[in-house]
Amino acid sequence: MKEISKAEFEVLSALWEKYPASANDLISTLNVVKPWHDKTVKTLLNRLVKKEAVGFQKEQRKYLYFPLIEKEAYTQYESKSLIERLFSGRVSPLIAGFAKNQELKKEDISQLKEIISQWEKEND
Amino acid sequence: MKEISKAEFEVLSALWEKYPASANDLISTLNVVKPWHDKTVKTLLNRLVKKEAVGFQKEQRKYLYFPLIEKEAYTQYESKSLIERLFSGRVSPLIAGFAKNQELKKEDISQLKEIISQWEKEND
DNA sequence: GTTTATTGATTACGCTTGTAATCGTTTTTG
DNA sequence: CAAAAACGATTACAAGCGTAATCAATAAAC
Repeated sequence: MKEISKAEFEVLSALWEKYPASANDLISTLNVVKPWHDKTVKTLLNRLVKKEAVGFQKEQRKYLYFPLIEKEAYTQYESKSLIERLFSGRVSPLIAGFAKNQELKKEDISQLKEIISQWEKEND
Repeated sequence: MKEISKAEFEVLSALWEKYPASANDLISTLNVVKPWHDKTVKTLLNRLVKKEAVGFQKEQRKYLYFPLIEKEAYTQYESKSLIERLFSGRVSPLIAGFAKNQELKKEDISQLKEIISQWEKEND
């Protein structure tokens, strides 16, 4: 999987939210959060296509774009590589850092508990 | 905090491991894992200095380098921004992804439990 | 039907990054 | 001391990135 840049990632994210989508759909969607010129969005789309992260289908003269890589696969890949680089592959130091900075909400805690008990159910 | 590139990060990591360190110290240390030319390492050091991520002290003609940003601050910053981008700021989806891919070892689980019980001690 | 607007493709351009080579100076070595 | 080696500083250079503008072809509007 080729590297996706940050700007490209924004476009890809918008696509994950709703696809297929025309360039204009994406431009409007993104415009809510990103003050990007439409030409910019199109450039990013092209780059994503070149990287085979996004595909399209000709609909007359317009294109309808859709993601070629799944959100889950990508986020998993990215988070794994960050945890590899920063924490030698272990997740707990990351969580510990969040805890230390009071970034854990009780909702996070209950979800973590859920994940743990699920894990224990499967791995005993 | 200015952006640190991946290659720069390697150098900074080596510095965190042991500082102060001369350019040559770093070159040897890094050489174990990275097949970098010594000129490359020096360039990276210069860039880190320019970004104010690394400082140095003249020791006669040689420089002794030391980190100006702390490992913990940096890793915290990086992981927070990744979790912001990928998971809207919540940590549990990340952990859930790891769980799903069988990337959680029992050691991770016990450490997570520890973090949780610590959190609960402090936040009730 | 000719002008105008739209749309994707191509080109642009300054900045960063990876990966060094060269320059100028000082220290070492023979 | 003269030549070579070692340092940091400066320069290099192609690829990637952010951010568009221009081009060419087609569709819409008058």
